[in-house]
Formats: sequence, structure tokens, C-alpha cells
Amino acid sequence: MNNKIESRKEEIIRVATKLFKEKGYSAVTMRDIAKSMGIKAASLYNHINSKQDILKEIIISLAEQFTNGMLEIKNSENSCIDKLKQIIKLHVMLSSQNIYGMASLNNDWMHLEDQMSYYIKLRSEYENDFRSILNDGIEAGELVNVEPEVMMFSILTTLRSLYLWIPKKEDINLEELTANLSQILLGGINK
Amino acid sequence: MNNKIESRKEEIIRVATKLFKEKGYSAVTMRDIAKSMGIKAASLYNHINSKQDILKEIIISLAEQFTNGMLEIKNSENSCIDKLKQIIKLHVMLSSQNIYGMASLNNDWMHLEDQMSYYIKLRSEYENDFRSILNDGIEAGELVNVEPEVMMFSILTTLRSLYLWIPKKEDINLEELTANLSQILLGGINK
DNA sequence: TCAACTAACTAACGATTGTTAGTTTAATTT
DNA sequence: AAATTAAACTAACAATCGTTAGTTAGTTGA
Repeated sequence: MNNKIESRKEEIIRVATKLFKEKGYSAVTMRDIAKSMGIKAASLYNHINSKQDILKEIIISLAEQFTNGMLEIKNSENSCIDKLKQIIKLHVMLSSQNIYGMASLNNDWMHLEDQMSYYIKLRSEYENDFRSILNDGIEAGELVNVEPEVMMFSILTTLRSLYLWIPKKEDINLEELTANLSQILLGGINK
Repeated sequence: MNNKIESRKEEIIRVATKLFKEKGYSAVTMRDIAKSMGIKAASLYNHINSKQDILKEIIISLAEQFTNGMLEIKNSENSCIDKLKQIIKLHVMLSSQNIYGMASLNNDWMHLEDQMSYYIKLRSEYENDFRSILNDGIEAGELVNVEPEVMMFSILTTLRSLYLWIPKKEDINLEELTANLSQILLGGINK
């Protein structure tokens, strides 16, 4: 309801997200989460439905942000290389905004229950859109003709691991990071 | 003792490694492992000391293989670019030999207890050696002068994620994969 | 002032966890 | 044939798991 201040539910999710990053979803107990907030585990249930629900909120919300970002990029009129640069920027942005959540997205999606197939659908669509951009680029002669699957894997795994690395750099400049990544990730495939 | 046939202990580790990849260390129970072998959980303890020990054997053995590989590369008289190519080859080789184990190495090292500091030491040394190779290359004018930390991150996270991707490609040609990765990962930094 | 609501609490539940003790069965060695 | 060993078993343990029920204290709105 309130836009400005954090609700108790949001606080639980925020605290849980950090713990999930450090130990993984399965190794974090409701008592761990409660202790981090200075309350008892049973009290959590005044605000959330289940442990499962916390994970769902973290992962699905992030996955949908990536889907929305890709939709915009796909519909833009940019060149292939520029679209790839936009994808890099999208990952840097979302990862730096939710460093801990990216860990769950990468490592704990298999513990989604009801929502797992929805997550997998979103991820597949994202990868298909990515592939299309690469294939268009090769066809248009913008990109070198290397196995596009290897290109995508290389770029995407680097971007998906940004969360491991961003917090280590003190006073990080996100625009500079985006530029460096563009050079390194795209230098090898740009014609 | 026996080189040829698999001991029961090795079989347990092999089965556990696969389960750890699918669900993560914490979510896999001793009863899961036992069930996969058609025996009862208590019977596992005739062959191994603890669940913890299984994880230790998986991770430490892999980490030491990387350390040994890096030692050889470091001591070779190759150019910087060739050393980087050797690193790529090392990762492709070890990852394809132990696809499931790489998942534990990447995602479950924090559940090591006694051996965690040893693992972290090995990993730090590996990254320092990697960094040195990049710095030498920049100094010698072999590599473009981009932030070496970003270079290393980009290359290393791609290589560390190979396990996610190798099994998806049917009848994969490892030499071709190594060559493609070299072009894509090094094309952006080679002068 | 009183009713309603929020958000904490205590206590407990049934299930599951890693692990141990002691036993049985079958194969191997003496 | 007897003795030893390897590797499974049953049964159980204390601890911990996610979760529920019912209660209590403090705040808010009528």
C-alpha cells in the first residue's frame, strides 16, 4: 500500500533474500530469518504464507523484470550490437539493484514448486529472444559467424554471475562497468 | 585400491554428486542417496563417515585438480594468450570429466565446514595466478588495456558455468568448443 | 471509552534430519 | 568346516524442520 516505507512483509523478504544468498534456500530455516529480525519464527506467519512463498516472490518478480526489459529491447529499432549493449545494461542495472536476489534466481529456482514451470517458461522465452538477436546479427553481417549458442552462453553466464562480483568492487561505477563489459563481451564477436 | 572397478564408496560419491547438482547439497538427504542406490540410509555409513565428508571429497578433489593444472600453465614458457588458451582448455577438460561435481564446486562450497578455509585458499591462489597472467599480458602489450578485473571475471565466470551447458549439447566436440570459446572470450581482449 | 486491528508471543504438532547401535546374511579366507 | 570379513539390514535416537493454534500486549479509529 505505502510506497515510501517498507512493510513488514517486504522486510522479511529482504532479510530472507540476503540469507538465501549466503547459504542457499534449503539451508536457511524460518528460525534463521526470524532471528535476523529479532522475532520468533511463528511471528513471520502474520505476514507471509510460507517459506515457499518468500522464494516465489524473490524469483518471479526478478524474472518478470528481465522479461519486461527484453520486451523493450526486442521492440526497439536498434542495430544488433546496440541491442546487445542494451541487454548488458539491463543486467548490470537489475543485478546492482538486487544483488542478493540474483543468487536465488540463479541457484534456487529448482526449489520453486507451483511456480517452477512459469519460471522456466520465462527463462526460455528470454533465451529465445537473445538467440534471435544473435542470429539476426550474423545474418546481417554485423557479427562474426561463430556458433551463436556459444556466444549466448558466454555472454549470458557472465551477466548472470554479475551478482557475485559487483559487491566486491567498492564505489563501483555502473556506467564504466557496462562499457567495459561491452568491450570484453562483444569485442570477440563484433565484425 | 583397485584401479579398474568402482568401489562402493566411489559409487556413493558418484551418485551423491549427481543429486547435489540437481537439488543442492542441503536439499539432498542421506535417504535420497541411499534410495538412488537401492539400499537403506544407515548402510551408507559402512563406507563413508558423514554427509559432510562426501561433499568434501567432491569439492577438494576438484579444486586440487584446478590448482595442479594452473601450476603447469604458470610454469610453461608460453605467451600470455597461449596461457589463457591453456586455461580455457583446462576448464573444458575438467568440466566435461566431472559435470556434476562442478555444480557443487560452484554452489555448495559454503557448506564445507573444516575444509572451507583450505578451499578458499586454493581458489584465491588460482585467481591470483590468473590475474598475474592478465597483468603480464597488458604490460607486454599483448592484451588491450581494459580493467583486468573485469576481464578475469568475464572469462572465469563463463568457464565456471561450463557444467551448465556442456551436457545440453549432444555429441559435443570438445576441441571445437575450446576453439570457439577462445575466439569469443579472448577476441575482445587480444590486441 | 471501547472495539477492532496489528504484530508479537508461547507451546506444541507431526514429519524429517543425520547418525548410531546392534544384528543378520552372504561371500571369502584359513 | 570353521572363522573372518564385508555390507546389508532393523530400530531407534535427539535434534531440528515448517507450520498451526491460541493468546497477549500495544496502537488506532469511531
